Amino acid sequence: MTYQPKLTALADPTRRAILERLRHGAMPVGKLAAGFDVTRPAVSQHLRILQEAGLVRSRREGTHNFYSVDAAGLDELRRYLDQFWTDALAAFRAESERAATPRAHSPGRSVRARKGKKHGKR
Amino acid sequence: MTYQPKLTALADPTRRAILERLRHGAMPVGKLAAGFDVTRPAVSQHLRILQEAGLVRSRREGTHNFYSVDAAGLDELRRYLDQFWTDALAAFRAESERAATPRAHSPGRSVRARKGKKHGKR
DNA sequence: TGGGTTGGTAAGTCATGGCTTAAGGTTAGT
DNA sequence: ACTAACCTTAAGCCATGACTTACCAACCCA
Repeated sequence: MTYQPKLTALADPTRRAILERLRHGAMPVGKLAAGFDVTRPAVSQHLRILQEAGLVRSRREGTHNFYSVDAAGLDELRRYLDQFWTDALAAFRAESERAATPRAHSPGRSVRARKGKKHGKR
Repeated sequence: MTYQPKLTALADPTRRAILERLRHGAMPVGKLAAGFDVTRPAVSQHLRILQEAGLVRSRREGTHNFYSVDAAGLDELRRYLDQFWTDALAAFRAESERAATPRAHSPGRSVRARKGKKHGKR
């Protein structure tokens, strides 16, 4: 549901690199930006997107702005994939079983191509 | 390492919708496309991207092309997030501890932000 | 062999978003 | 208060990619 911003955030390589750098602890923007080939404003913008996605959090300390990974936000996405994976695996097993059951009908055509579809149109 | 295509694939809402529809079992392209407000060629293109990312697999059966979720590919991503999450959580705990320990070394050394300009153009 | 399905490919259009430079806004030090 | 450091916001440029229509290839069944 709210996975959209998280996934879009993770799709960008620079943002993933940022997360990798924050992976083991908080860091101010300047230090963070020093490791990249993009300018600091660009990093700032990425951090904004990451924060709105709930993947990082920020904490002010003087003029420094420390960013760190938001484990809770990551966990949401983690659970989503977990569940999705579980379902997909179950579906795969079910299908394998059906294919591995030879007695019933020959493997010639296990598919009953139902037609007469009412196209959902656009 | 190879997460880029998977994450880019998941970032698109239509592609996620496709995966959701395949979540509980395989389906031919036509039937799949019938549920969307985009044309079948668009769905075909999305499926190609999903397949190259290792998130779906296809199986031909006559003129029908059945697509299904590739649990193994999903698992890769799942593990990645899992690990990332673990690290981030550990970092968070470590930081909390440090903050909760009033004694010992003071936070004076927080940032040694010494320059570090060198922008690598682009 | 020809017609009717089913699905992928090609070419072109248009919006999205990631980057840059320039400017604004806080905070700390002297 | 002035100055310097740190970071964010604004405005604009340009490549990427998600869609469309049109076309083509493979397969099944009479």
